[in-house]
Amino acid sequence: MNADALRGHMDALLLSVLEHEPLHGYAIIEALQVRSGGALSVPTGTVYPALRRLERLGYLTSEWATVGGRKRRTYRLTRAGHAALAGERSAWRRFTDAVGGVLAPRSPESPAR
Amino acid sequence: MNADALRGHMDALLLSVLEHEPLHGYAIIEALQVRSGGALSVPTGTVYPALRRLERLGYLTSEWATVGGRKRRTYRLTRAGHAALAGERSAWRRFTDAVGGVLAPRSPESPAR
DNA sequence: TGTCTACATATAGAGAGCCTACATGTAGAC
DNA sequence: GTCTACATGTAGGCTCTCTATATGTAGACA
Repeated sequence: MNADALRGHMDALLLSVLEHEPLHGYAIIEALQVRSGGALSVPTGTVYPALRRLERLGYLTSEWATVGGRKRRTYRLTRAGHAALAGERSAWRRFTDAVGGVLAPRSPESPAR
Repeated sequence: MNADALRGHMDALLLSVLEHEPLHGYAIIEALQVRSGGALSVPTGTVYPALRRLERLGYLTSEWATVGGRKRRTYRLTRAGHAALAGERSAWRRFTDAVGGVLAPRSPESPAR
């Protein structure tokens, strides 16, 4: 997966895995990998700053917990985060429709119609 | 359309509109707009440098023409450009599958399966 | 005891590409 | 004479993602 391709879609991805359950960063990375069928391996240097940005925007809240002697920062969607996710989903549809419409192969003799 | 979303997909877009016919920059911008159903308005400051980059990569060749007193630089796909387009198309499918798989809404009680 | 792997978070710095804004010029309509 | 459409191009900035690195705990294994 080309790194640049994810640009601008990371927010949607993060918001989406947090939709129904709060998770900490490390678990988010694993969830992303599982849900994408192994296609998405997002590095920690991408996820942690992105989560903080999303929190700064008011889409997430976080709190520390200690589990098995290890500290975790667990993130949870805010009401604004749920709204943002809905927006991201419809933006994703518009985006794929637009790009897909251009990329779709067409025969030379029947242009667009 | 959020600007960042296009990041990394511009090459595919440009290659695709040039697949069956050579076009000049201005016409490419119009074609992108038409084919995307009006969703894509790519500014000249994005397209012209991108076309040059693609030419530098060997995916396009260009030649100047004068039509109606106006100068145009017309771009055409090379053999390598056709191959690159095929690669971009399959990358696009993998990308949408991966992100789509994560974004797809799921009910809280039936996770992934 | 020491080492390795998995778990867990974080930051600095670099790189790339897309955008805004601006510059330049022709042709045709009004 | 002015305005819009046509047409190309560059400089500079911005933002996000990545690589690399740092730090530390827990548990397995030898």
